[in-house]
Amino acid sequence: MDEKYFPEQIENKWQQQWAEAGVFEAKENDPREKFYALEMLPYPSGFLHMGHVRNYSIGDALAWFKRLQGLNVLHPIGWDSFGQPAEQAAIKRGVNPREWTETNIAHMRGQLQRLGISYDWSREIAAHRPDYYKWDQWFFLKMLERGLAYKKNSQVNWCPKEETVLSNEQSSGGICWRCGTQVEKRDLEQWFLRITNYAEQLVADIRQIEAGWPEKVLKRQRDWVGRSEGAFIDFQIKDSDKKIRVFTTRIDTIYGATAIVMSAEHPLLDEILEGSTLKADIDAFATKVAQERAARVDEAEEEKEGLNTGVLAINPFSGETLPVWVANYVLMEYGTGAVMSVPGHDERDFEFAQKYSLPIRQVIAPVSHDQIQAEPVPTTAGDASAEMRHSFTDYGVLINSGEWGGKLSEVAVKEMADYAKAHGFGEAAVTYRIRDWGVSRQRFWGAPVPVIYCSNCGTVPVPYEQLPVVLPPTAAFTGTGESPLAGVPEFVNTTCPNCDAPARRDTDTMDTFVDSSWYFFRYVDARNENAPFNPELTRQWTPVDQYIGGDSHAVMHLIYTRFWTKFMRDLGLVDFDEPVKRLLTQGMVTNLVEGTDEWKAMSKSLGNGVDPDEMIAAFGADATRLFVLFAAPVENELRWSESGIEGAVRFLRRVYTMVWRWHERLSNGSREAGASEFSADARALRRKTHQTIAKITSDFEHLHLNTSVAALMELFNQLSDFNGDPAQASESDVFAVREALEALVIMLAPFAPHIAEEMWQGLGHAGGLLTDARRWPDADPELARREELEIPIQVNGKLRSRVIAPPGVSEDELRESALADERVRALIDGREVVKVIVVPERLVNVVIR
RNA sequence: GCGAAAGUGGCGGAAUUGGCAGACGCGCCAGACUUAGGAUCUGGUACCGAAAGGUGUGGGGGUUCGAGUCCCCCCUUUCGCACCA
Repeated sequence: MDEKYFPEQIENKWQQQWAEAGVFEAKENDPREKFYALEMLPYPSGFLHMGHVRNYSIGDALAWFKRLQGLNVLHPIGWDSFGQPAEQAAIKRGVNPREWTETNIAHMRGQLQRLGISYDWSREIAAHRPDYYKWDQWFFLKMLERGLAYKKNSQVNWCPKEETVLSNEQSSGGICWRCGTQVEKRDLEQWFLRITNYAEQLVADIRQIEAGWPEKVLKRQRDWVGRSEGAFIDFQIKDSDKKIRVFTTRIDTIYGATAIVMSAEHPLLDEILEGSTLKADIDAFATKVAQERAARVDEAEEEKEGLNTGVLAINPFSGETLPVWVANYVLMEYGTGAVMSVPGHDERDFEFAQKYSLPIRQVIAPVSHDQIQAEPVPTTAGDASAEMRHSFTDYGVLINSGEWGGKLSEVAVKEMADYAKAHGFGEAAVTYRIRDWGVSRQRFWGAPVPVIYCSNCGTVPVPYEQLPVVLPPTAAFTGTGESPLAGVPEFVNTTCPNCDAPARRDTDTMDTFVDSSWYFFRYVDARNENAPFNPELTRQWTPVDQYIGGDSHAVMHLIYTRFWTKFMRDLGLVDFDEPVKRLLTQGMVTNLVEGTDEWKAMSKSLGNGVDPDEMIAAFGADATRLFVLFAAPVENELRWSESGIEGAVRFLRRVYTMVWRWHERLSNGSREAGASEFSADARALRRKTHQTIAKITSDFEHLHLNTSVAALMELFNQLSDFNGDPAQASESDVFAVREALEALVIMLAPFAPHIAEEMWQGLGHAGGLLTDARRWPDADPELARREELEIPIQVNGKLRSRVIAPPGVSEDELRESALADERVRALIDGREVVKVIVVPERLVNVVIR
C-alpha cells in the first residue's frame, strides 16, 4: 500500500482485480447457503443519478456483508431497456432507439463499474434484446393458452402527449404517470391480462410477506386490489323484464333505499330508456358528466348531480317502487355501476338526497347502552329528512325493516344475502377495484405481441418455435398514435401459421411492466435459450431474499410481479406464491433548489442534480457510497450535502493513515495473543471491538446502515485514543490493535470496499477479502462485557450522582452504595426515604418525601 | 375530507423491554502547526445562568418512583387515497 490515500488509484486497481478474479460471480454448485440480493433494475436513460447510487449502495453493502458472512450471494443487474424515452428520442431527434439504448447502457455500465458495485456481470440482461423479450412473448402465449390474455374493445386511458395507451395504474388520478398530461378516453382493441383472476390471492397472500414488507406498501396494494365484501341485488324494473343489478356492502339497509342511482355510462340505460321522452336529456347529462370528469383539473370532488330517469324499480325485499336516477357520483368502473341509494345510512346518498329532496329513512338504530342517542329514532317508516343531519353509517340494529326488524346489522348482512339468493334476486358477493391489466401499447420500442391475424383462421398465436417475433431495425416514427410497426410492411405482412395464407401481425407492443415482472428470475439462468429459466435453478436461488428500490413502484411493478409469480407457479415454473421475502423502499435523494430553501428530489428540470461521476472524481467511489449510507436511515429522505461527503473522505483517510502506521508491525508480528496480560487500555479497546462487531452484525439485520457507520467511527476513535508508537508496542497491545484494525477493515468493506481491500492487503493478507471462508468477525460476549458499571443515582427521578459497581452487583449492594453516596446523603438528610428503586446493573432511584 | 407516518441542538441524525437525552457526523468556536489555510491535528459545542443550579425531545393534560418512548386532546409537516357503494 502507498503511504497516501489515492482513491482513484485504489479503486481502479481493485475493480480490475475483482473483474479478473470473477469474485462476484455466483456459482450454482456451491454448497453454502444462498442469498439473493436484488435492486430494481434501472431504465437506461443514459446517466446514473444519485437515487441509483443510493439504491445500489444499500444493496451492495448487504451483498458484501452476506458474502463476508460466508454466504453464496447472487447480486445481479440488468436494464429495463424498453420504453418511451428511447422512442421519444427517435421521434424528436431521429436517432435509432436501439443504438440510443445500447449507447446509454454502455455508459451507465461504466458508471456502475466505477462505483464498484459488486454485480455479477455475467448475468446481465437487457429487456430490449430478442433473447430476453422472446420470453415475454413466450409468457404471453402461455397466458393466451390459459385464457389469461384476451382482447377486447374497450375504453382505454390515452395520453395525447405520449400518443399511447396507459394502464389504469399509469393514469391514476386522470393524469399520465410519466408526463402529467390529462388522460383521455379512447375506444381501442386492446390486449388484457386477467390479473383479476388473481385478485383474491393478491390480497390473501399478503400474510406470507407481511413480516418482510413495509406496511405502507402492503396497504397500498390492498387498496389497489380493493377487495370488498357485500352482495349483488337485482332490482326489477317496473313493467319490464329488465333488471338493474346493484352492489352493496350494506344490504341490511335495503329498507332504507329511496332510489336506484346508476352511472351515466351504464350500458343498460339505453335499453330502459327506449322510447322515453327523457332519453335525450339523459344522453346530454351523460355527455356532460364525461366532459366534466375529463376536464377535472383540481383534486376536489365534484358536486353531486343527477337526473331522474322517470323509470321505476322494485325493491325485492319490500316490494316498494323506487325512482331510478342517473348521477355523476356513481362510477361505472366500480361494482356494477349502479347503487341503491340509502340516504339515511350513506354520506353520499344523504348529500344527494338532500340536494334533490329525496326521502330519507332511518332503518338502522345505534346499539347503545348508556349513551344518549344523537339522532331521534322514528318509530314509523316515514320520512326522517327533517330530523337527520347526517347519515348514520355504523352498524346497528334494524328498524323499519319488516320482518328483519330487530336483527343486528352483522346478522342481517349475511341472512339477507342468503335470502336474496334463495329467492333468485341476488347473492353475497366480493368485488374488487382492480381491473384487468391492459398491456397493448401503440409503440415501436417494446416486445411485439406474438399474434397473427388471418382472414381464414382469425386470431392465431405465433407458434412457440417461431419466437421471438423480432422488432424490425427501424420504423417511421411519426408520432401519429398508430403503432409505428404498422408502417413496416416487412414486419406486418406474414403468412398464417395455420393455413399459409397471407396474414398480418399484431402491431402493438407490450407494456414494459411485462419485462420487469419476471426479470429477476431470468438472472438465475440468463443465457438459457430453451426456456425463460431452468426451474431447478430458480429453486436454488429464488425467492429473492431482499429487494430494494424506490416506493414509487409500490403498486404497479410490485403488484404485477406478484401476479406474474403466481402465474409462473401455476405453470409449474416456481413452487412458491411470493417472489420477494423482504422489501426495502429507500427514501429519495434530495437537494436544495437553487434560490430557495426547498429540498426536492434531484432532477434535471430543477437544476439541483448531482452527477455521481463528478463525486467519484472528486472524492472517490468509496467516500461517495459511505456518505450516502451514513447520512440518513435508508428509508428516510437523504439531503445531499457536499460537506458531508468531505467528512466521509476524512474518515477514510484517517483510517487509511492508521493502517499505514501499523501495517508493518502488524503484518510481521505474532498473531497469537501471547502470555502477557492485556493492559486496561488494551482490554478497553478489545471491549469496544467486540461491542462494535455485535452492533454492526445486528444492525445489518434491519439495514440500519447509518448507525453501523457511526459504530465504525466510534471504534476508530477509540483506536486513535489508544494508538501509541507501533515500534514500541507490547505484544499484547499489538494483538489488541490488530484485532481492532482488522475488524474495522473487514466491517468497512460493505460501505467502502475498495479501500477495505487495499488496507486488508496492507495488513499482510493475500488473496483479497472474498474467499470461500467466512471472514466476518464474531463478537465474543465475554470480551464485550464491561468491567465496571457506572450506575446513575437519581433522587426523586433527577440525576444526582453516580457510583461505580462491578457487573453482577446485587440489588442490595447497589442500594447500599447509593444511600452511602455523599451527594445523595446530603439530599436525603432530614427527609423520609419512601422507597428505593433499583434497576439491576442500570440505575437507582431514591424516592424521598 | 379520509387514512398512515413523523415532529429530538444551527443541520443530518443516535437512544433494547419506559431507566444517564443528544452517540456518530456536518457546521461553528478556540488553539497548534503553518508564508497561507477552505489542508491537518488538539480541545470545546442543547438552552438559561457568573456560579450554585435550573430548563429541555411540537403544545397541553395523564399514567409511573421514573416518559423522547405508554394513554388522551390539540397543532404542524410529509406521504398515500380521493365519491370504491
